[in-house]
Amino acid sequence: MVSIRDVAKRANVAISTVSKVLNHYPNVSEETRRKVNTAIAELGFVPNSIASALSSKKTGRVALVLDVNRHVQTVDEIPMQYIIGAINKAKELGMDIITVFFTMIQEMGVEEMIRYFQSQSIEGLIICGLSKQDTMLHRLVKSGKFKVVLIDAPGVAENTSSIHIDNTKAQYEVAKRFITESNSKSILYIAGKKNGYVSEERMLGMKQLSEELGLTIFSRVGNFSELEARRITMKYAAKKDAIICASDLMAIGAMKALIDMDIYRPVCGFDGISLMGYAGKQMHTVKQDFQTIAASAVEELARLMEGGSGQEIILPHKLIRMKYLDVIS
Amino acid sequence: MVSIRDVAKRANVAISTVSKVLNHYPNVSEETRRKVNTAIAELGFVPNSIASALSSKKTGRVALVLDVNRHVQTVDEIPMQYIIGAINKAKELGMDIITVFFTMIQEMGVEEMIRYFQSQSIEGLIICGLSKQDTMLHRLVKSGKFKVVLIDAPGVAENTSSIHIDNTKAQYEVAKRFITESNSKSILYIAGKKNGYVSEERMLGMKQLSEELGLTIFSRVGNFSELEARRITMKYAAKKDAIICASDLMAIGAMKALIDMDIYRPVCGFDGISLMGYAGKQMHTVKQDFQTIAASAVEELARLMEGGSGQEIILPHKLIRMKYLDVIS
DNA sequence: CGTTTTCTGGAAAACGTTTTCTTAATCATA
DNA sequence: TATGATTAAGAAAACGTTTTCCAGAAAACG
Repeated sequence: MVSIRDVAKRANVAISTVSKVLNHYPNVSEETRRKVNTAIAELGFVPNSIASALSSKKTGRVALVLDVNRHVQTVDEIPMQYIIGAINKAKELGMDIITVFFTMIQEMGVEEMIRYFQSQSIEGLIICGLSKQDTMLHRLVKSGKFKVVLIDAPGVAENTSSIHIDNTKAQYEVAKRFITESNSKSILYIAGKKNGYVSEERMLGMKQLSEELGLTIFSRVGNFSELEARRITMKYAAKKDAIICASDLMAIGAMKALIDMDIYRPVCGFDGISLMGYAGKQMHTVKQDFQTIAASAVEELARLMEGGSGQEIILPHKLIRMKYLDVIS
Repeated sequence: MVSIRDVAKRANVAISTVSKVLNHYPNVSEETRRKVNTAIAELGFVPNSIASALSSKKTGRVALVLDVNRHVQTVDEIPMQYIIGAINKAKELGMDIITVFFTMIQEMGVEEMIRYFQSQSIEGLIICGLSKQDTMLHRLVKSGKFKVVLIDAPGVAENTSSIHIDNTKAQYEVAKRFITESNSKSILYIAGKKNGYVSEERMLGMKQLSEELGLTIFSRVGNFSELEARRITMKYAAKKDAIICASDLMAIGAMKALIDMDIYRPVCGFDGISLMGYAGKQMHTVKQDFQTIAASAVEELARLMEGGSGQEIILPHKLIRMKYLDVIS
């Protein structure tokens, strides 16, 4: 393997000079810079990131922690969108993304988690969909051992930022538009998780709307489960005008149930996953750009790692109607 | 950061002794081992993988190269399944998976690719869905600079193994069962890519079956595109009894088209992705276990990296009928 | 009892960078 | 012209491991 040493020899300069050229230090003369660069080209030198990381104590390694259910709901495309967004941005910034699943760390105590990430030389974490019940992960974040960006969970500190859309507003807006257009009077709302951060925010949006419109909204917790949404729909939909769900996946479960029950009710979703295009002619939903969200998370983490301090970032959403043909073309 | 040095001091042994304990070397007495281990525990020492990698020249880093655009549609769950399978196995074996997308390297020449992977200190590659046209990647594999496992592409060499199911047999079997059950006489076969490895194998399965059954099979290339399958279906399905597709995604495109045309034809797919459960009451398809495939690829790569030589691995498939309720529960 | 073998554990040289000092040389200033 | 300021480049000490080689002690052997 050709090293910085060989380059130095060939260019007739010191090792440190080569390093300075490599890292774009200012005080290197144009001539030396040229000499070094031609030597690099001639030798086909590639800097060794491992050695660089050891010496500089900066690995640029970031863990993307995902809540992936290995067996249930494999059609959920959101994690993949996060991965794509994060990896592309990381490449741009010269960072490395190590993907980690909740299942891999859920049995660990805080100490073990810290050891795990430290042994991987990880400097920062992007945690997606942290819920209130994840005590250990919360403590890990609070430990201050890592810089953290939370997607879809609150929490701002010296070492922690938070990124999400305005869930309350989005739920309010999409529901308002949906109710107005479908002219519905009685609504079944299939909420997310009890005690879930985004679930509560979305629920709040529904509350605000119900007060504004003077509607009472009948709601049940669907736990973001397609199957549970199906059950709830089977049980309650007949007596309601329309169904609003806190996620597209639940909306699809509801839609499928309605088809099986052979009754029609308009359904409104949340997220804008492409599977929603398969559910009905055109489905009202909130479109979140998960790739952009993840990319912003990586950028924000880079900022934290350079000494910036935590902040809350609210990204925009869109109200859309999803159609099959739009999705596949 | 507490280092091996601190451990050595605390345990009153030499640095090298601690290292030997860490790496389970044989010639360390039970007593010293204990001393070192308690020191490690007391200090909360975590070995630094970067330093270890630099010194031992083994990084354990593997790139998982994915064609996320193989199917343009974002509902394609296959890459995610590969990621899950690979990462879980990698954790088990103490390796690191770096996910890389075709899009990130498709413009590069061979030299640049080599530099890219080398600069990331990557020792091995798992390439999914390499096609014949990917000249640069083929050359990269042939360069011998990395150990490689190819998923769904042939190629065995000193540094290369290949993993896939028996596509010919699988296509033959599922089509035979489907044709027999549906008692179809005239078949529309929507094939994969022209010159695609698995596409050709599956096509061969269809040829064998058509000879055996004395059926002529009308086939068109769908390029694994849902939209293209839709077009082909719209154009030809009316005159045929049944449709067989070289992928589930195309089967879904066909199914959707049939619904829009308001005619019924049985459809048969290939892959066993869960989206297939959404397409019809129960869909014939070949189930590939992508997680297991990826896990085997990681294992195989580990074997190659330890000096084993390349081989071809054929994994089993299953014939199934996919149902919505099975998928979501 | 002397000699050879086996077993433990330590010393020290890598591994390929970054970074902090120094030093020498050039430049501007009065 | 002497003085200080600025600039460019080199020397060398880290960073935290692994690994090779060596020494001493204990065990085995004749």
